[in-house]
Amino acid sequence: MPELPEVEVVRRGLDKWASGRTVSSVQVLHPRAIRRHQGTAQDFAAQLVGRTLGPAQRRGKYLWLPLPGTGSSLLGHLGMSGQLLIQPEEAPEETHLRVRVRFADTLGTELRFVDQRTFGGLAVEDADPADPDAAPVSLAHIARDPLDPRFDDDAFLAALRRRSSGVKRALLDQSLISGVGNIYADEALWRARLHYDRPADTLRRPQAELLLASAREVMSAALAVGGTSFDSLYVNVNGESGYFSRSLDAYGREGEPCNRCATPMRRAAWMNRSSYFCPRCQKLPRPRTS
DNA sequence: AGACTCTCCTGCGTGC
DNA sequence: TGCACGCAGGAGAGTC
Repeated sequence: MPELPEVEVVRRGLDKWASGRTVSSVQVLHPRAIRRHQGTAQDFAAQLVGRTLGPAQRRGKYLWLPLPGTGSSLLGHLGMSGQLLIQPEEAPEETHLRVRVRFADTLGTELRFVDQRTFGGLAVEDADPADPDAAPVSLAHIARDPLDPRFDDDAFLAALRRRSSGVKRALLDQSLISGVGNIYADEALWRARLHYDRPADTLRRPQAELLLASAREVMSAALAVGGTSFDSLYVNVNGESGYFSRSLDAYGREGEPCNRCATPMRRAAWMNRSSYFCPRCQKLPRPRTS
């Protein structure tokens, strides 16, 4: 389940192994892999062939590579199970290989988009002409992520504290803050000792600050660990066996002792998924009755 | 606008 | 052993 740290590792891999190379051919093996693209698979391929990939960019969980001279960018999202791999051209096809991109050079490697559950996808999109990084237009509503130097702490904290919904729902709202998914949301909430369903507009400013700092810490720590393993030819993205999984304090720890107070952790059904929390450290304050 | 739900998808683990 | 089902969950679409 790639979230911001995993996607950043992929971005670095793409920047190292794909940027600067010129596309020679594109093969779309599954139409759903390009469903965001406004056009056919043939059109997707035609917009890439002959183009040179620019430096890899990221916002939240989205990745893109500008296509210099075209006003457009190659956009990617890994969804739940997507991988972007650099593989030798002769390597056997992965079971869920969806898109193959070959290059007009002699490196002998190609870019592959592999995605079991097809929640992810690629597209060529117009870039925002005002954005120096050529961000695709459809990312206009995606907020900056907390590791972005241009993330506005004050604006985020104020917006968060205006939301009436639960604080976890707000954390997962990519228009408020991007890059946070179910795993790191639970981790940040555990660190900040906040219940996932705590109405965001009941947070005091220091609590909101602690939550943001916690999200930054946990994602930075995960990135630091994940960043060590992409030295190979592979653009590493294996969300399932994430390198950080041994360090999780909340996610997936139902029944195990809280790493702070030893109370058994709980799992609650929440929004068609799960929330893991410590029932002692992360209490829901009694709602005020009016 | 904000809050909220539904839907997309496949493989794996579980229970009968 | 086989089959049905729950679960994993990002995010766009749609409703109110």
